[in-house]
Amino acid sequence: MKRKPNTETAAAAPARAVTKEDVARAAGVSHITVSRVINTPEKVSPETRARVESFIASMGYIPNMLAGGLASRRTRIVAAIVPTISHSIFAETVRGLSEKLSEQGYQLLLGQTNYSEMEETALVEAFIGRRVDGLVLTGVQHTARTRQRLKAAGIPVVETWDLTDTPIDMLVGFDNHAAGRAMGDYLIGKGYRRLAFIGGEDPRGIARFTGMRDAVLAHGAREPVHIKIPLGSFLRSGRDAIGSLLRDHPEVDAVFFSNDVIAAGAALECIRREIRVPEQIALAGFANLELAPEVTPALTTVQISGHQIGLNTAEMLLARFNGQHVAQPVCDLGYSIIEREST
Amino acid sequence: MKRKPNTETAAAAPARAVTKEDVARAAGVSHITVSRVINTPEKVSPETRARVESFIASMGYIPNMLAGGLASRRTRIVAAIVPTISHSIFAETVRGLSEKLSEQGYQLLLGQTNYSEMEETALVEAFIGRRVDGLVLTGVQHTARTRQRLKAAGIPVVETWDLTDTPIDMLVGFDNHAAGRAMGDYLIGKGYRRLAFIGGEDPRGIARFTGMRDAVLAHGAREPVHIKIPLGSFLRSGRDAIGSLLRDHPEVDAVFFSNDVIAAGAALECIRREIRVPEQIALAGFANLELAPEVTPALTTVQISGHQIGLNTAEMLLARFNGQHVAQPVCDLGYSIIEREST
DNA sequence: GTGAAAGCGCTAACAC
DNA sequence: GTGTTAGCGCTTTCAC
Repeated sequence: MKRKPNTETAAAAPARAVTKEDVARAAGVSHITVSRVINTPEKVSPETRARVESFIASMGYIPNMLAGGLASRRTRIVAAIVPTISHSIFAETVRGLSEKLSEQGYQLLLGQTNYSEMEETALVEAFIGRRVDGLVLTGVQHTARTRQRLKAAGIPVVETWDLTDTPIDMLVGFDNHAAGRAMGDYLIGKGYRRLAFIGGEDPRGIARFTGMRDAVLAHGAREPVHIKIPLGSFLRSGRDAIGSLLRDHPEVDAVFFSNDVIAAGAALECIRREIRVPEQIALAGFANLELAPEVTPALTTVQISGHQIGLNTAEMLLARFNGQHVAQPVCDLGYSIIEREST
Repeated sequence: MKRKPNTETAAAAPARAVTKEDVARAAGVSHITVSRVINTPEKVSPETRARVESFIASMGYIPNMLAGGLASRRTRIVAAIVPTISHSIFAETVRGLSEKLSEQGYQLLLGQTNYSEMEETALVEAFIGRRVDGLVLTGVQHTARTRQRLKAAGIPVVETWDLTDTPIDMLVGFDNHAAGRAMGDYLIGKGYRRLAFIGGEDPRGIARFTGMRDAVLAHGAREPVHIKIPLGSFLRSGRDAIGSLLRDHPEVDAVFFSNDVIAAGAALECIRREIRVPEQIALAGFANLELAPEVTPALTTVQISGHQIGLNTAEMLLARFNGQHVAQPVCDLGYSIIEREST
């Protein structure tokens, strides 16, 4: 076999990475042929392809996608921005996204806002700077600057976890207000009249509350008690909140929580205090997390799927990337009440 | 018609993004000056800087970090590979990583292996192809190919969640075997003699089990029962597993779980069956997750911090990026037994 | 089927 | 302080 002057030496040198040029030289072809072997192997003769492939393997060549992205204007990177990855609902969405995207060689860049719109804007700018092929946002409420940057960048965007009449581009979610209303209707239907809502004040939590309140008021029941807890709350907040509620509003007969984790915290507190659920007080959660059916009593909740949101989002993005027209840019995944023992 | 420069300001043109050149032309300077305004503003005269900055803002210029990364060989991207983002322990690590890294303008690329070493290898190659500045791995067990690729790439690597004498590069974790041993010692010390372990068969779960077994055998107690459950298990698996254990091994007086989630599942099952914990059977978890102190009875567990692992990992990486020498490439975060009601 | 030329948008030297 | 000259490693277009 003949090779041009010492081109090998690629062994374990952190000095310079192996390039297409190196492989091309070793294989005695031009670098464009190496490129074809990797991207469009069917356009290369079998013999050439085999030889090039063997050199790629032996030299440990890994294409520089940075250079590729710069030249092709496609990075094959999608960015996802969530309030926090610690909350299992968002973690599930991210899991679904990452799973689906990686099937097609796309990678996921992750950003956390801590529920701050400013942080979101900063992340959007950073991700646009990295020329991501698509961007996934949580919620539908964003700063004017975010919208403007996204518009200017002209990349596919998917908003998630909510619904709106004015999406930036695409949307995968469900109607939080309607879901809250459905829960309100359900609780009223079960005979509860003195309701309360415990949740954080993010836009979706607020929508769930107002939906529930609208339903309750429509039925002529009294205005629900609204207990606000910090954003990104967990079990502990649920325990504490139900504690204050029981103390300050002993007449309340049913509580709707903005998610299952805080509802579960409340359920655990009720067990500890030997308060009978739902006889003394009914509890209802949101999201149907893994925890919901497992606590005692099992939680009535609103079924939605964070994982499905991730999968659908990925599919819509991939369709766009593949040049397909997305006929339905808004995907309403809906919700349903799951009745269990806690109500 | 010839290709025309396109100097106009970016109103909402998806055609071509604003470049340094565009800004430079508008401001009447060379593009390198724009570059300086962004990267080393102190090297530009205040007047020039102000003028350039105003054009950057008005034109909505966002630097192309792809091009910058190609030229500078620094992408300011770190990749993290975890078994699954759905498990809160890993989510916490990722949260810590992302928080700390973003403070310095670094972004996080996320990959999930589903506990497969092959997937890990594929991800490592993909991330190296994207020329990430650093790579974070979960665990210390990797394919030969992973190690070799990482060696050749010569980038900073941090292995996490475990300890080893032969790290690839840096390490932030704790000794799973010793932690398991400590729990074994503790349970023996409390008078339990017929122990069991319930957990998944990932390397760290296995280490926790063998550690616990070693301790138990050293004390002359009998070989612990070992119940294996699927990787990535949640509450449900804990319930099911404790069910089979109670049926098949009614003599067992204490169970050590490979994490708090499955332990909590078991605790919930015990509540439901009205089995008294710890009188009839003692339960101990691992990781001191948020759930551990909240279930009834509160879980004895091994305290470690996934979030801290993320923070320390990010700090070591950043130190390396900033050219500092990391004196302690191995960071043992330790562990401690937290005694609660369940034992 | 294969190759040459021309960038992609930026930073790293080195000049002025 | 500011500009000039070279690339970074790849894909694209068009030629053969």
